[in-house]
Amino acid sequence: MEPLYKPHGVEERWQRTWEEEGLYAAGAGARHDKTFVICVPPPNVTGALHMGHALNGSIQDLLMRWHRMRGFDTLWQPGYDHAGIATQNVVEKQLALEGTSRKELGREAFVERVWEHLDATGKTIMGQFRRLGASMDYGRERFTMDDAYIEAVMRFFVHLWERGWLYRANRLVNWCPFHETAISDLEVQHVEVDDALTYARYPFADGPLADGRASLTIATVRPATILGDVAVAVNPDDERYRDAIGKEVVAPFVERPVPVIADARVEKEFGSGALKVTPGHDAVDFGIGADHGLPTLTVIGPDGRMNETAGELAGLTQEEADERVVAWLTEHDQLEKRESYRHSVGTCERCHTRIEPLISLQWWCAMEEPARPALDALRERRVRYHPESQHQFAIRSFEEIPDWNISRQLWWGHQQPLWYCPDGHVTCTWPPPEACAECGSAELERDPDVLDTWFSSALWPCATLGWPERTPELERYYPGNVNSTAREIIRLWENRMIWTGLEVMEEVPFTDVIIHSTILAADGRRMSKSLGTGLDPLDVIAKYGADATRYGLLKMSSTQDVRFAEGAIEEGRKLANKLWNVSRLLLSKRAEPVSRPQSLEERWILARIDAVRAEVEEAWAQFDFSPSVQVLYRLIFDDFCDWYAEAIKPRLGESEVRATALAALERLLLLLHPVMPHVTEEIWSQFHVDSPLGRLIVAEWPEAAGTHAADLHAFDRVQEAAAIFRRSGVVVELEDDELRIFAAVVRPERAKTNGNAEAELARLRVEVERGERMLANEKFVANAKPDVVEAEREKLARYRRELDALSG
RNA sequence: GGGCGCAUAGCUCAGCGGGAGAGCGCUCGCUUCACACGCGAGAGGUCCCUGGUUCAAUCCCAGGUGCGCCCACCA
Repeated sequence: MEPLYKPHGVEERWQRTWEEEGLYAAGAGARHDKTFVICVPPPNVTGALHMGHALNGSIQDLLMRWHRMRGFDTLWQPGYDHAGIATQNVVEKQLALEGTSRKELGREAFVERVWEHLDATGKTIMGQFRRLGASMDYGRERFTMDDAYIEAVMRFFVHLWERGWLYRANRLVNWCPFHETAISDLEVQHVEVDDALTYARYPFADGPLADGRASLTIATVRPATILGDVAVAVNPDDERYRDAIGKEVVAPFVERPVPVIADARVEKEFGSGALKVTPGHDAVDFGIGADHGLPTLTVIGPDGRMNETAGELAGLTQEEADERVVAWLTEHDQLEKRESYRHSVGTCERCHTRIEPLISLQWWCAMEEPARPALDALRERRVRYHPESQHQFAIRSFEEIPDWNISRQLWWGHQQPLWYCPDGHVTCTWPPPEACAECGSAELERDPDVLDTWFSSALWPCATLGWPERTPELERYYPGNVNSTAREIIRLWENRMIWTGLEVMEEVPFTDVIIHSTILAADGRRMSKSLGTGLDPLDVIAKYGADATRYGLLKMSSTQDVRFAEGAIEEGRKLANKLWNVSRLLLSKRAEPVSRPQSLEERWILARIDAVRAEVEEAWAQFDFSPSVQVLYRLIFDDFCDWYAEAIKPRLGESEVRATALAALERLLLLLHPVMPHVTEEIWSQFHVDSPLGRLIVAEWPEAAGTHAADLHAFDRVQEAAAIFRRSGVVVELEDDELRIFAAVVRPERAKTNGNAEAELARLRVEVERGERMLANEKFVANAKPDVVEAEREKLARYRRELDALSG
């Protein structure tokens, strides 16, 4: 047989088998009544697997398999998010390529078109999760646009209405001119851009000031918005402009006189220290305008172009309008200067169009009251974020929570259950009303807006289990246990699930939230398709196998941000190959029966595996994965293969030796299975061939083998002796059993015997000296932990023994 | 501007009060019959800087410096 483990074919075969045998299904192999539920972050319905999904899938699958093997009734339910703006964006781009647009199609045809698109190309990511080996219950797939799910969204909206938390208000919102919708602050992406900062002179309306100054200079990056100016503001403490406050200046181009006002929000140091106030198109200015009772002029329309208020500039793009205004300034000698200026501007995270702050009528959900029970839950740690720093962040996010703009002027999504009668009364009921709740008018028109995508996502843990119906699934699997996700959606999703869960179920949806690391590209930049820094996990799986990919990703899961290291994946591939090869060794020999008690190396490896199992399970219980996979690597490579397997190799023909070796291997496979399910199952199946119950995925973890710590110490001594021998050619005193292992592994006939005994002597002398110095230190003996002191004594004694043996 | 985090071997990262570690890369020696995608031996580190706490600091504290990410209304 080829001495190289090839994951391809093997992995796909097991993935099919597990699923066909029903082993991914909820409750498969459950041996007791406790449940373990992971609430999956539903990927976008149009999405493809990226590195974050692969890492998160590896983490969740490790937890699922671990609990399933421990007899829990597990549920890991997959599904998709309709991803309102993202999906609409994809389809609109496609329409643009075809030379048409959603407006030409009309709403109904457009939504139909979205469904067609999803039927053709959507919902592909679950196939990719399968390839990773993720043991989700694929038969229970849910979608936020399923009829039952829509029902849940509508009922929840009405619930919020009845609670009195929903209201409509005209506010400045982030407007995406491409999608022509409001988006939330959280959907705005700030990017650095190079712009020009234009310094324009605004002449005083009543002639020069007493000191002779005829104008006041402002700085702006958007000259076109001068058309919407209603004032010029200066800082009240700014000496330069004290005399100007209360006077009027004339806004250029429109030649409109506007007052000079004082406001502390103006930065003295920026630009000229004077700010043109344009409440219709800037959030700061909106605040200033409101506080000073100024009017609001809107000169830019929902499409991002200048509107009719802009007079002769109406219909122009902002860039064109900027040019016209700058030309006017030049012509009238009111352009002081233009300088290059780098700053950050908001863009739509989906289409990267520059965000336009616009006044707009939107629906909002008041957040202070709904957030309160969730805040308590976090403070009382009924939900815990891991790591702790993210828990603190989640708490702060609830403490200062702005109201939530829930309406979107999109077509793809959940249309709000709001109806207006001709008299302007609002009716909010579900199922849809027959007549206006206030005046009884039957002439009702439904609000055209849809809900923010995250509105439906917030209901994911209970809606996927059937809420608002009290289904058996909801009774059994709510509340769940774990949710795992990326840092950036703590506010968008995690926190919202917590308050909605408390609101409709009166219980938190899960107890632990894992915030996993962000995997950066190898050069430290963010992984992103548009930057060309993305790396497709499916390519990695194709090259190294799913097991190796999972291993590598788990190894990279420790810090907040980690650069992708192919070496970690390679390490996983090596581990799979090593395990596969050592199993070939153990399974290849024919055994003759020889009855005898367990030898030292046998007791040692069983004790080692038990010790590592305790360590690894402890780490997993705390959602700490990276160190555990390295511990497993060391156990398999160093302990099992390099020491144990080498030590027993000469006696593998004895059936007792082989039986113990297979028992030890079996324990290794169990322990490694949650990390590398395929290769472990492949090996396992070679000696558990029968029923589905023989499958490792649902196998039972055995009790500890019950060997002693003394065996660990005895073996340590063999390893140290071997190290000394390899350096110096000298064997220090060993018992019979120990000497046999030493001979089997080190094979003196082949080892170098011209080593450097002098160097070894020198090293030991330094160690002995150090130990003597520490133990002579009274403060150390008095203050250090007793076991630390004891360990020092033991080390000193051992070094003295070795020194004697070598020099004697 | 605010928050979080990082700085340890050439690279990617563990360790986090008492002897500096792993993988990859590098050097040397090994066809040893599970694995040469292997085995063994080795080279390579003021554990970012400066102070402080301590009998003892890579580890704890303070302040620098340099990075990364998230959040935020300097036009």
